[in-house]
Amino acid sequence: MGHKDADVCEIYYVNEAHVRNARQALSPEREILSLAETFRTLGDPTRVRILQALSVEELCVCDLSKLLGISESGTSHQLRVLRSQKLVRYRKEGKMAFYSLDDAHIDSLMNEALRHVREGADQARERAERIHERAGQ
Amino acid sequence: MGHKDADVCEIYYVNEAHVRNARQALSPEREILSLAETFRTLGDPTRVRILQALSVEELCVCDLSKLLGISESGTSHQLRVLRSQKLVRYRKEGKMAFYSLDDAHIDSLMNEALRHVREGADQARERAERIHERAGQ
DNA sequence: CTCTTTGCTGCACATCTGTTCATACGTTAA
DNA sequence: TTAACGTATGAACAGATGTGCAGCAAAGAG
Repeated sequence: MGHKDADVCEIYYVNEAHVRNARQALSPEREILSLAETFRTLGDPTRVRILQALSVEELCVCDLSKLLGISESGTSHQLRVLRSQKLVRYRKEGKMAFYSLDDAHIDSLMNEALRHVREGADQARERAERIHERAGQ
Repeated sequence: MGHKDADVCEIYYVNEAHVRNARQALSPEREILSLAETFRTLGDPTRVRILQALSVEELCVCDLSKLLGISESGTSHQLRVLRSQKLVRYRKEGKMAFYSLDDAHIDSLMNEALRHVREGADQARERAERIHERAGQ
């Protein structure tokens, strides 16, 4: 079960130095929490769909609900979560509430993540192709 | 409770068009799911700390465990999650396993998100905490 | 060989999440 | 005023999530 206090890992000063270096690289606690909460908010397929949809044009709860295929209540709940992280903002016009992306970073974030995801998919496809080549011989 | 089939929202052709436009903007389903899963993986304070630490230099499970203040088992669990999303990779040297960031997008992703957070998500976090407090009671 | 060390994994459990249903709020029209 | 509509909120529940514990495998030390 790992190790106790006076241990090999702690004796080597280089590792201690590594830990200290890494610790200095960490953002302040509240930034870490904010970061994680922002990512967690993005970490839901429904909310990803909402943000991709809003990257084109503003939409009302009603339209989003149809697009997503979930209830308007559920849509409203998700929009509140996105609002709480300042990922979307809304504009009221009469009874309607039109939602849009809150700031420009969000689109770049999504695109950067999309690039990462696609890179993984590409690597997987290349691996699969190599396997098929070998299998074909 | 919203509205039924033949409804105002559907009668105005513009809204129908909006829904169609937005739907076309959506990534394929598998990409949406991959995106969400990647973000969800990033959406945990412990894993954010791991990635920030690894952005400086590679570290072993032992060092990370000390840095994070959690058990080595827990650290290993989290690293497995990060590996499954190709966010970190590892190199074995004897008994030790040295982990590092897997690709360059990850650092940009984190920095972009950090910029968003610093722009004023602190107030948002407080609001979210209030919501969670109320939800927890 | 046996013992230690380092990391990985299955299991369990408390907590959290996303959704729907029912209901309340604010706006517009009659 | 009353009624209808678009949206927001509260309650509740199935399902998922993060972490520690115990056990195991691999590699080196003795």
